[in-house]
Amino acid sequence: MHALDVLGDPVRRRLLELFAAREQAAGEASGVVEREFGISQPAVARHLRVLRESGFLTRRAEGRTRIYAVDPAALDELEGAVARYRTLWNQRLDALGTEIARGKHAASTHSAASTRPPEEQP
Amino acid sequence: MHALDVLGDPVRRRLLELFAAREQAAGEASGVVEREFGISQPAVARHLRVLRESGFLTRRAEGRTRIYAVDPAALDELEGAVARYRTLWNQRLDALGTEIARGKHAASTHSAASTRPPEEQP
DNA sequence: GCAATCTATAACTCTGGCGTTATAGATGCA
DNA sequence: TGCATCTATAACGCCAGAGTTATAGATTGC
Repeated sequence: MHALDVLGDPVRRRLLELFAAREQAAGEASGVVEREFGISQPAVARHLRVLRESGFLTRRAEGRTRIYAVDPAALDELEGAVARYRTLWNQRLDALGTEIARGKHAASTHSAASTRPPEEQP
Repeated sequence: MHALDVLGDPVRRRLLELFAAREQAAGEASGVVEREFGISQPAVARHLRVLRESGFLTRRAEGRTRIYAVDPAALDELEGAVARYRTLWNQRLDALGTEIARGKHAASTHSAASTRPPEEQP
């Protein structure tokens, strides 16, 4: 699942914020989200699963609770995904200011989009 | 619509890439996406509308075509949205290395999540 | 052992979003 | 004027995914 697909849900975004603040038991963050969004525990549990399977969270057992924490590795992927857009954007913005710095010639940055989107090749 | 909701769709991500490379007529990028994803022109038109209404793209008329281009303003919002996570993440990562720099005391960074998520307050 | 707690899963429903076809509006051109 | 082109909208169908209730599995404490 693409990192940006995962973040395309307010409940998951909120969960990430909570666990980024500090690692904690599932039920703790879950309680907050259940109240804030008015949804049930199983609903939150499934979001936790998605976040875990997509690499955003790690989980470890501790007694009968499960401690979740953000996974630094996910930061890389998210940043990477966004960096692509930022790079493209900046190229575009640079082009607008080309009158000043004309030393560059963009060259073969884009050779037409053939048949499949680049999407999954970081 | 939240910037990250907008990006939670591969067709829209692809469109952004195409327009970031260079501004162009709707039909031009649309043709590419129609072929790559096997969807119709009206389907792409709706994605373009979403991207425009959420501030990612601007549009101007030129003859009977519509020229779309990425809007620099959207970059700010997207970066802002991601920066929140990066900040929180980094705090977390810093905390892991606290043994070295212990001068800081996190203090009132998080005073429990009362009733509503911060989500929309950049 | 038994009850309580914590989390996850199963089975199911329902809705929002994405798709489609048909068509309207606007512009260009013979 | 009449027809082709370009883009957007209308009206509708379908399905992935997010929600629900019920319940299982694991651990703790009495």
